[in-house]
Amino acid sequence: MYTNGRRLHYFVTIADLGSLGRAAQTLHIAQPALSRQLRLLEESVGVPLLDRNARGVTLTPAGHSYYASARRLLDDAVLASARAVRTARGEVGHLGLGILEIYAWHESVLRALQTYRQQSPGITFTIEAMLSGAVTQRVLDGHIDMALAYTGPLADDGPLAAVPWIEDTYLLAVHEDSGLSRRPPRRLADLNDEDFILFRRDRSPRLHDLLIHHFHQHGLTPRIVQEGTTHYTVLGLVAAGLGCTVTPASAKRRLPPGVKLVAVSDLDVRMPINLVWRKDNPSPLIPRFVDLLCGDRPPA
Amino acid sequence: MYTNGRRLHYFVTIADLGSLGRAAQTLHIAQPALSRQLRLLEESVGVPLLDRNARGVTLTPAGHSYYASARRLLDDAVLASARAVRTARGEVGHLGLGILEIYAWHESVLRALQTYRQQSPGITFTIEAMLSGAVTQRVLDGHIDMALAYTGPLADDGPLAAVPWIEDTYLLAVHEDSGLSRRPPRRLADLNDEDFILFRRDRSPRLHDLLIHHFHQHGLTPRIVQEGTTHYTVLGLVAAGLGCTVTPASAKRRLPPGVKLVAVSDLDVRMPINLVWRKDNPSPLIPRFVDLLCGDRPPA
DNA sequence: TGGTGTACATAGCAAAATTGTATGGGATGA
DNA sequence: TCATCCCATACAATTTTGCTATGTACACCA
Repeated sequence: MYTNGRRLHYFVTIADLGSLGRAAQTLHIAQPALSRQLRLLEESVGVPLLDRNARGVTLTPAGHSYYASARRLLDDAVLASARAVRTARGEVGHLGLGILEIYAWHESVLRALQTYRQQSPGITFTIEAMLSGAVTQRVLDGHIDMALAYTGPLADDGPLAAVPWIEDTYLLAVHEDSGLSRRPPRRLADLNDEDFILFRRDRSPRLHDLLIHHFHQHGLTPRIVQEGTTHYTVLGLVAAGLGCTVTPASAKRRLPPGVKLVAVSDLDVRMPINLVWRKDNPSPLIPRFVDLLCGDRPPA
Repeated sequence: MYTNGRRLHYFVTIADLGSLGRAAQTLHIAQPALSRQLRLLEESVGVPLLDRNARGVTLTPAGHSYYASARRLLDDAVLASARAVRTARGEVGHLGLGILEIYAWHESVLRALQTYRQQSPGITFTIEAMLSGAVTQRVLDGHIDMALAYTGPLADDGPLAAVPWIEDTYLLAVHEDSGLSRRPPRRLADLNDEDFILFRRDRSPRLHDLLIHHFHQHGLTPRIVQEGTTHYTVLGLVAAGLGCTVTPASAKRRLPPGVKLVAVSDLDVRMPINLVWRKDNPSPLIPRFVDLLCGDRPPA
């Protein structure tokens, strides 16, 4: 029923030596045992693999075919174990990384990935860029191993672990040709009459609510005239002159042409970005990535 | 020590179902047996493959790696048997064919190969073109399965079997601009003063001796001024105007420019070309190829 | 032609590996 | 705290594998 590695090894040895007797010597077992094992193998395969003649045995055509397969199976079985061991040691493996779209090209991330690859060339990465709402969910699902995201406060006994990465501040993004560019607003309340653009709430409800709450506290009820699905589409709408938005300061690395960032005194939203993962994810790659990206800060 | 197919199947089932208990049910064995087999597998691999928690088991990173390998190993093991069976049936396989260089493009050969491939797309061929001396040796060695070659008379109890294929006649090959082309020789004896080219004796001693013997019998002692290693290099020398040679009539399909063939009355060497193979070669592909190439003529 | 040696197959028993039953221990949830 | 679920352990039962002795077929040789 099942292919036994021992039998394959017996068969390969017999075929190599062309003789049951010599193979038995080499394998340190008695010749009749080999004879039986060979018969069992042939029965499980379904066709004779060796021709028995007076001077020994020779491979049948089917035997030649099976011999090639057997050698490969034996090699592959050894490789499978070796690969598993190396995976356990963290020398090879895969790390699925979710990341807020805005940080996908952040130099700190890029440096960490680069260093990781230098230290362990066997590691492969998948980077998924998305907005905060989805990213945490995919870590919980187990679709990705780690994420850089705004998670809000985490329960200590929850399934997720996190360490702080950076704390991003928010700036106002305006078009260079707009009135806001010529007469920069001093406070958020000055923006009440401006056309406002924001990402859709369903993409990252937590962040959306946090921003809106902050605006209200400082006397701003933004007139949202347009919504984008991502930071970049939102900034694209700003570049098109359709209004202004707030955006993480990290976005300054990739601003569309015509858009500039303006600091507003009471826009002091601080968004802590965490590196999060499931506590029960046993991948040995995770602590190393944490170290690389966040140094040796204490876990949050 | 050896990877057992049964254990791999157990492991894959456990991983698929995420539980030893459910896997035991599916596999129709008791749960403790599975527990033990799993432990043995992990010991042979060298690292834990599954994390045991209260609700079942989950794959470790090493387990993920090994799971992928295990699935492939199981599939490959099944394929190995299937391939061996199909090889035994002659549905797939390999046929190594040695052929006299001059017949490598012979339409009869090409048609046979084409038909074979249509009937059995799984068959692969290796065609080796060489001169007669080497070709028989390689059949005896077992390096190739069959050959089209001049073998001379075969002993009935020898290791080789043969059926006649074609009987080639020999013609004189001369350069168009030579004196021989303008005044064609009537008999071999007319060639005593001509520059002669022949292949090297070590490449096909039998054929070489047969030709020389025939020449002597008809009063020709060829003045061999040049030797080539193959029919084609010899014909190349003729095309270069260095002399004349004799060549199988089959060569007319591929003559170099400037060379033409001339019949000489007493050059009536008949060279029977046989399809030969080792009698003890059990490949089921051989009789089919014999039928295709030689029809149902009786074996010689 | 019959002996002799070599090589694989078979038989019967012993050893080892695998499985089943009964039971234990730790985590989970009412 | 108790019931429940799930995997681990212990030991007996069964199956598989291996060893020794012997049989059979074939080639080689006198």
